[in-house]
Amino acid sequence: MFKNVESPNFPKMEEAVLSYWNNTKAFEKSIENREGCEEFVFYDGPPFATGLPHYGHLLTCAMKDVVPRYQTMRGKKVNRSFGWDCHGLPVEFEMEKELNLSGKKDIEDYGVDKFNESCRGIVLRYTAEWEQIVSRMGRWVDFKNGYRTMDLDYMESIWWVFKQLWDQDLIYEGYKILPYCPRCATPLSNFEANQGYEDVIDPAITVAFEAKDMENSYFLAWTTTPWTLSSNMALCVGNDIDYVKVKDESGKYYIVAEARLTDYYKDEAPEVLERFKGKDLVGKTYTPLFDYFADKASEGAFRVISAEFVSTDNGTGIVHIAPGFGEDDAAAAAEFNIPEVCPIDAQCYYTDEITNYAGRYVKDCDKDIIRELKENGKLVHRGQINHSYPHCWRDDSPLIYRAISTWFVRIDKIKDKMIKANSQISWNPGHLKEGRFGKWLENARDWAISRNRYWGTPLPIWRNEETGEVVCIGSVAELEALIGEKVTDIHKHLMDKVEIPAPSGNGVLTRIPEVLDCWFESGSMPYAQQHYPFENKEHFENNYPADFIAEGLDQTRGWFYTLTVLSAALFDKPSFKNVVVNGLILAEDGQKMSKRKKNYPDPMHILNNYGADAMRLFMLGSQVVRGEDLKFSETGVKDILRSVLLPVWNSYSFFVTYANVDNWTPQLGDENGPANPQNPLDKWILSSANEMVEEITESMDNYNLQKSANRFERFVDDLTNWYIRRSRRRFWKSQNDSDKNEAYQTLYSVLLTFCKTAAPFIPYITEEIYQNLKTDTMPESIHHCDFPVADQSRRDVYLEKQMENTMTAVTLGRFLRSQNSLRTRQPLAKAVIVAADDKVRNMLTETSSIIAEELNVKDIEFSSDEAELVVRSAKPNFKALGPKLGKEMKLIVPEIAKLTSAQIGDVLTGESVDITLSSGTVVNVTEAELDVRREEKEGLTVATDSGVTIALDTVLNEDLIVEGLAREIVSKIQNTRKDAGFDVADHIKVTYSTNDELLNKAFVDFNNYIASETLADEIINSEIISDDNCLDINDIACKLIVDKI
RNA sequence: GGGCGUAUAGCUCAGCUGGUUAGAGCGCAUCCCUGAUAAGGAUGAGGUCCCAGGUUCAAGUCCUGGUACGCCCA
Repeated sequence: MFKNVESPNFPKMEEAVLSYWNNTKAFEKSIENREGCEEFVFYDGPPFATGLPHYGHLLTCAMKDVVPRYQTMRGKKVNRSFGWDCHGLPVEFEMEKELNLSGKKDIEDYGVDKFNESCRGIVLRYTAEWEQIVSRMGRWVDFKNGYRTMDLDYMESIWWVFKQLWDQDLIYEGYKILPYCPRCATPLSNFEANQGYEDVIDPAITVAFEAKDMENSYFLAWTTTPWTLSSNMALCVGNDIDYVKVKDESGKYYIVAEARLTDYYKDEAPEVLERFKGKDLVGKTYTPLFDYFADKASEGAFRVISAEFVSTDNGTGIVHIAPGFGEDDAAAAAEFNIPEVCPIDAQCYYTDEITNYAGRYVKDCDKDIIRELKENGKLVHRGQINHSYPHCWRDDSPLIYRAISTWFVRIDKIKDKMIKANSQISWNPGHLKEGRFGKWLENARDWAISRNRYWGTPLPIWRNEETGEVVCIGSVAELEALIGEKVTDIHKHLMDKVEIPAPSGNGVLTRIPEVLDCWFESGSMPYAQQHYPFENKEHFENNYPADFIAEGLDQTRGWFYTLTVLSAALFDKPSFKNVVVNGLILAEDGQKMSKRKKNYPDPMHILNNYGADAMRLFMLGSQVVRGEDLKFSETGVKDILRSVLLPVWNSYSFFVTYANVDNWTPQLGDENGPANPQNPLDKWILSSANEMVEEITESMDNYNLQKSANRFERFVDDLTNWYIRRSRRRFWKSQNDSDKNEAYQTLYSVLLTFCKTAAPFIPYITEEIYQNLKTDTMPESIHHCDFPVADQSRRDVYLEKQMENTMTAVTLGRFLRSQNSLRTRQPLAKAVIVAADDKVRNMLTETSSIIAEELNVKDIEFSSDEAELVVRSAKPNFKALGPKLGKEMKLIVPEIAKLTSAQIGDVLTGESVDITLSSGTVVNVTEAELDVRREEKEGLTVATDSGVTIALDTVLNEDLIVEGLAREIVSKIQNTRKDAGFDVADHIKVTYSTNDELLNKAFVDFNNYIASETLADEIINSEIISDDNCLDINDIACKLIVDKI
């Protein structure tokens, strides 16, 4: 006996399955069972746990789960541990908020050791919630042996990675213009800066620089950062831009790009006194605005230079160059040997060099500087600009571009290796390989890996500032050996206190202050999670790179990139072979999900109402797993429930209900279905199941998750709307014959096959069904089963085509019924099926009983002669004729259209026809080269489609009408039974009364039929029924009572 | 400004290597069915496959150039 199936409550069922897994250690066993098998290597990108998971995380849960589950069922051993990204600014920022600190100075006053220890304490704050939600999503992943980037082993491997790069001379210290957050007092990566673009209003001023060798002449330059004027070192023009000298009302001569003139002189254009090409201006000198760095003139400052980036889109066409504060500026200045100054401190306050603004935050000085310029007559125009400007994504401070001392990884030296590594990666979607990621690699610049912060892995560099002696430490043991002490933690606050005696014997080395960018840490994950090379050396080397990773599109410049850089540098290999990249999950309105706008449902609401299976299948079947955006909608999840999960559950429930009634239990081998099924339906659904397995295997092997996830619906449709509906009576009938047994075997088998195939996608419902259907000899969990192997011997292409034609015939017949308002319960005398093609006609002859029953007709006649019912016309089969005819293809179209219905009939019987084209060519055309269309002749009850034509005899006689009534009676009794809540097996007594002769005849003539259909032991005609029990049967009044016996 | 992607029914999306009636689900309308089914089914209406060129016998599909939107970079 199977456990009785109740009406489903998916979320509740899932919770139960989840605890079953926990109690039986199902996940652990799924790995242990594959001990010794080939490994399938998966790397999990670590999230920050500073907040709770959102839809994006749930999506990756599904993606990161479905592939390992599939591979496990395919016989691989798939270890997977969860990782936590513990270091970095996000954590520090949380801690600052919590400790009410603001900026580096506060942290240092508070104490870096205390601060770091506090960080250590909060990183794992939400891990319990994460674990709960990730598990609830059905993801199997090892949390216990997960890695944490702050663990000593992990950090030691990072040091090892760093040392490898160091030894290859890939690490250098340099100055770069970087976006810098004054509050965090740290440079940001460019992609961090890009997360915080906001529209802001800034001053936009035009300033006059007095030219030295031209009398009373001034270069006009425009800037939106007046505070950088103090550090102006040059002016920059475009070589090919036209500049003019004009006389201003003030009496001064201004030099400005001609194209910008109208912006400054809106009313009337001043007279042009002189013209220059930009290149003619290069080399001219000018007087600095301020005196702070006047001595730099001797080093080449205060000259006009030129650069490509100068445009005439805004400003004056002359760009103020402050090499310490702009990337373009620095590059142009370097080219012309212009010196660089950067007179601000860590908090972006002016240093003493800027005498009258020293100690003030630079941006706060804009107004005063503008006022000073105005007083000195150097301010030409003062305006404002509303533009997009980067802000710190953490604290919203406007970023300042400035020269920063930073440690870099030299990318140019390893770029070829990176590109080569990428060529070995299979991307999904494929365009990323040569597209976004490939382009990013080609244009990659040196990677800034240091942060002037606290909570991170310290750069393992010790140095003597005076002698310049440097050592790079690659392991804890190395450090211990040098200092002669045990080391148990290598975080910054401890390492900063460690002094290393100089190997040269000349003084001591102290650590440089920076910590590593957390992207360097996550990029080291393949090595560090296994504490390579200090442990697991052989295992790692035998199982590198990973077979599979899955993350979001944003990781193109994040994890995908850092993994590739380090792997290329260390091993000259990619670090993963296959990657599936997901897009963004948006709210239903197409906007970003926003807590404030509440434009999306709480993920827990979805899980608690529809369950994780529905959510998983919805997301996995969407384009989001192909790197495109998904508008998340609750309706979409509900649709999955309706189109896949409920029908599957109902099929399962149907099976169990009847199997229990018949005491049918599976025998060994029944999971494979009947060896030689007699009923074509059984053969057909087994064939269909194998087709599904074959297609899903192929698409999963190609990492096409979307196609795989969407394939189930078609099978479920075959199963429910054709197989089960058609087979219902086979299960229901009273005799236990071999047909019934084969039906049970078949349904049992396809349910199991479906569950195994779908288990990686919808792990809960498939487990629940499996647990009830499995025999004692089968594995404990469905996830310990082997993935079904498509069995070609079970495929029957003829049968698939036959069922398709049968369905077409049925559909056409139903269409005719509805056209003629003939309800299906009304039997008809006959249908005529016409198919010119012998093969099609024979197919349909074999399934005529199905068609007769579906259409409720007494008889089906077959004919090959379409001529009476349809008019045929033909078009060329372009695919067949195109290659043969080439350019003459066009000529045959009108000729084929001229073929008569009769001529086409001849071709269909196997003859060929010669067609003469207007060019004179004669073409011999066969059936395969024609595309025959059929249209019903006017006024007939006929429908046609794909070579099958059907006509219904719609004439009703009394016998047919009475039988129709009998069917109505059965239907009404069944409904009454159901409404009364009787069990399927309850026997009943029917009492009726009617004044209608035909209806009464139906009760009498079809007494046995009605009785057996409804399990009625008695059908009694009696007058004593109250009017409350009056029913309407085909517009005939009838009193009816149904009692349980 | 550059790169990448997307554009197909009212909405959400399929459409493999080019082949002539472009599909599905939802929604809408009409109807049917109901002892597996918080249902199910059928039929219908609804499309210049973003635009313009080109290649080809043949373009939703390939090429070029636009437009709109998204993401990334500057």
